[in-house]
Amino acid sequence: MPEPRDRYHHGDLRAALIATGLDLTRTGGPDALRLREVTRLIGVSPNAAYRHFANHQALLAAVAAEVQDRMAQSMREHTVTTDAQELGARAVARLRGVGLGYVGFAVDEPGWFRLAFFAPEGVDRPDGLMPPPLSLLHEALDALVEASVLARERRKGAEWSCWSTVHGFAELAIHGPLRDQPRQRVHGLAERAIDEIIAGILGS
Amino acid sequence: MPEPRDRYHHGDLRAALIATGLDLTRTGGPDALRLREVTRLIGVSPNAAYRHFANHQALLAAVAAEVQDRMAQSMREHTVTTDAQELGARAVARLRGVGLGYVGFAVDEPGWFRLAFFAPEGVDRPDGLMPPPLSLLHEALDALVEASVLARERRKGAEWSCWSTVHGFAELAIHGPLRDQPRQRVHGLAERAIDEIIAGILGS
DNA sequence: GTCACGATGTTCACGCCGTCCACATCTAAG
DNA sequence: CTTAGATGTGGACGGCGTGAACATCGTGAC
Repeated sequence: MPEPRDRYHHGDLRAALIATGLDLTRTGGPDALRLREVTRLIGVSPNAAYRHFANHQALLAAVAAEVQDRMAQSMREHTVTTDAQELGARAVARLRGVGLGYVGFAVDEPGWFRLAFFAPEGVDRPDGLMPPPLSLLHEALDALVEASVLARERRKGAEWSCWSTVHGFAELAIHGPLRDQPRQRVHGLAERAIDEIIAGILGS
Repeated sequence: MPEPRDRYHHGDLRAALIATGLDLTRTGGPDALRLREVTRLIGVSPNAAYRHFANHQALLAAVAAEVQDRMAQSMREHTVTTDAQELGARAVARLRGVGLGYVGFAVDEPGWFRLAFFAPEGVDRPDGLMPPPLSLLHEALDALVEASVLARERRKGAEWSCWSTVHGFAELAIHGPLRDQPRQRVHGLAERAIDEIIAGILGS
């Protein structure tokens, strides 16, 4: 993808650094983002990166933010359109979809997911915003309240239970014992975990 | 703790490496375990470590296994003795205790926890056994079946839902947005997440 | 008791990494 | 045309993991 250039100035090195960072981390995760290798692939000296990012960590954060955006986009695209007519059922399906999308992205793009949510020192976005995938979760929960499926007084804090479950599952599916289980089985277990936590937050 | 030695041979370098590794990772997590620094603290040359571990990763794994053992021990000690008489209630309280112990260790010893369960390339123990904290979870779930609280056909696979929730919560509490929330609030949210997933696996 | 050998620790060296500093080159505003 | 700011280069430093050759120790065979 990145081709060596001829001119002294690159033109848009900042974008090139992020793009190459995406390439490298996709297969190798956060550890694969090395300043020297990124600049080497672009055909620029290592120190050129310092004109655009304060240090290695800052570049990592920028690439991570980009991955979070892509992840949210992927989750939106994978949102299944339910044929259910009832408002409540649709809201539940939506939350379910968000969870499955989260785990799905983690399983399909483990390198990127590790970068986005397991990078050392937290998931601090340069822009200070909430990670977009988390926004989708919030919206789905709000819709659940709107549909009167989730009691309003149980709404607050519900995001932590949901996020914990899908995030933890993603970890198990990537690093943990589920690492090299067949895709089908992992998907089934994900569905089950998600359905169970939803049942839990809705109350019995 | 580690004091420079006078003799040419250390005596028990292997144990010293693990002990110093525990010291370093306690505050700094997996990244703080550097071969050169460990050996420097012990007062031995960097390459001496290679007589006892194949490489840096192997030492990391050995320290991680030790941490997992300590974590299970801590979880056992924090098991609250319920005053509930009924068998079912006791079994539920036991599962709850396992979950709270898991999260509690993660919050109290984030460096060690990250080493034990977030180290790159999985949680592969040198001995090939299941991580001890996970054994406790299995036992608690079995007891739940024994007490007829959890239907036998719902037992299989239930560990993934439970583990996902507590593990994901631990991540959020260490790296994520709950990172610098007051201890009290984190504990409350942990209790809630655990209660909800338990309600979920038991079914409504 | 001596001697040889395996286990353990040292020394030197290599190539990688992130990062600092001084300098070169380009571009745009006056 | 000039000049200042933005952008990229070159060289250097210290830290890292690790390989190869060498040094030192304890121990069992004779």
